[in-house]
Amino acid sequence: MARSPTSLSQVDPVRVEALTALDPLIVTKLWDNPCWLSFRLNFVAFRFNDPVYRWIETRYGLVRPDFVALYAVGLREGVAAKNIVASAGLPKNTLSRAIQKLLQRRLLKRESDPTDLRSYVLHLTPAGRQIFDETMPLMQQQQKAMLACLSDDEQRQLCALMDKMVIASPAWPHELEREGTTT
Amino acid sequence: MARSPTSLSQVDPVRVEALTALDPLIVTKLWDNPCWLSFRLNFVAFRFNDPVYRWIETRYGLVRPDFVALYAVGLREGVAAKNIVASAGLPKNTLSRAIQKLLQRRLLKRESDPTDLRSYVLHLTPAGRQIFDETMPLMQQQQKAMLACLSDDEQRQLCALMDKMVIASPAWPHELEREGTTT
DNA sequence: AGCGTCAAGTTCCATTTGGAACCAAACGGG
DNA sequence: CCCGTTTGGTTCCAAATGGAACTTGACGCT
Repeated sequence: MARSPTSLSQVDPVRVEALTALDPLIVTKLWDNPCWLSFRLNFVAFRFNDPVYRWIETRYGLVRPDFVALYAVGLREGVAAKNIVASAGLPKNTLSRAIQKLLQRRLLKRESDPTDLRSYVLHLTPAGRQIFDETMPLMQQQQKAMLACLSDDEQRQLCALMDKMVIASPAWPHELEREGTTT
Repeated sequence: MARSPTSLSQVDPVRVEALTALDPLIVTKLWDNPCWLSFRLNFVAFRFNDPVYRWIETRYGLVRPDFVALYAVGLREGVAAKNIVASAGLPKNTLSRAIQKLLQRRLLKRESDPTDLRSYVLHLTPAGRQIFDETMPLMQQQQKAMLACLSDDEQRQLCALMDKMVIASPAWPHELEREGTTT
């Protein structure tokens, strides 16, 4: 994995067109950057997240943490706030507020978990389910648009590679440079 | 691209171990989710960003937008704020503040662009360059750790697939559902 | 049972964020 | 060459954010 992992020497016309459509700094970040992985990940993720969350916000008045919570419950009824926190990378007070808001707006209901009285079991109300159901196809549509540049086979490859990474993820360092006070 | 694109039927021991190491909701989000792409992207990206930005903040007192700006200039001397905005997905006032802070801390210097008097050309000072040089290997180390689960060949594949997507990205919709008021 | 530690969720409050208004310079016609 | 529009960057301020403290319940241990 040297500097520019994907050779720039290919003079693919599609390529040069894209390179002029993008800000020169984006081009640098994505192709002339030893850390290609994170920037490509962030870039592609952003191009998904940004339109999706903007749409949800203008459409339902739900801001990102709100929707994260709603979506999580939609995907898996009966989760608790702690699960959403663990899965979302958001601080727990932010999620707490998001859940309050969803409760107030009757998109979510909750009852205390009999096995742990500190905790609550969350469910979507019909109204919440409706938002979930309306949003899902749009997200899928965006995903499809983004994957359209790949063949079915390539899509499967990408899926499998990401899969491998996620599986390996528990072993990745959570802290940098805990390696003692080496020189 | 049906529901669970990667079959769960594989009873790979590494797999089940990972599945128990991760919160059940994470497992759902990543494998039992029609929108696998965005969640895997966000997940993997987060596992890179989070330790890196935490380390930078505690080490240098630079918060994410600050470092985004510094890194951008380090990668490409002479950029302007507008380029960083275009490349970062952060609002321009946030970047403006970040740049102010870096100027104050003498990590960045700038001079007005003779070709456009509203704009400034940014450069790293030696102190700024030093931070950049110190951080880069750490980021690369993290990237390497994350890619370690893939063979060299798979790494190249991943790189190539992401490359294709980025190239195609200018064609992706920036807005959802601009498709008229169709039923 | 009684006590120290931990974990789920909430609350507090200082800080950060980001939309919108703003200023000044560029661009684009007529 | 002047005026309406756009663009790079900054400022304002209301709102969101997130660390830390807090409350209440769980879990060990003795």
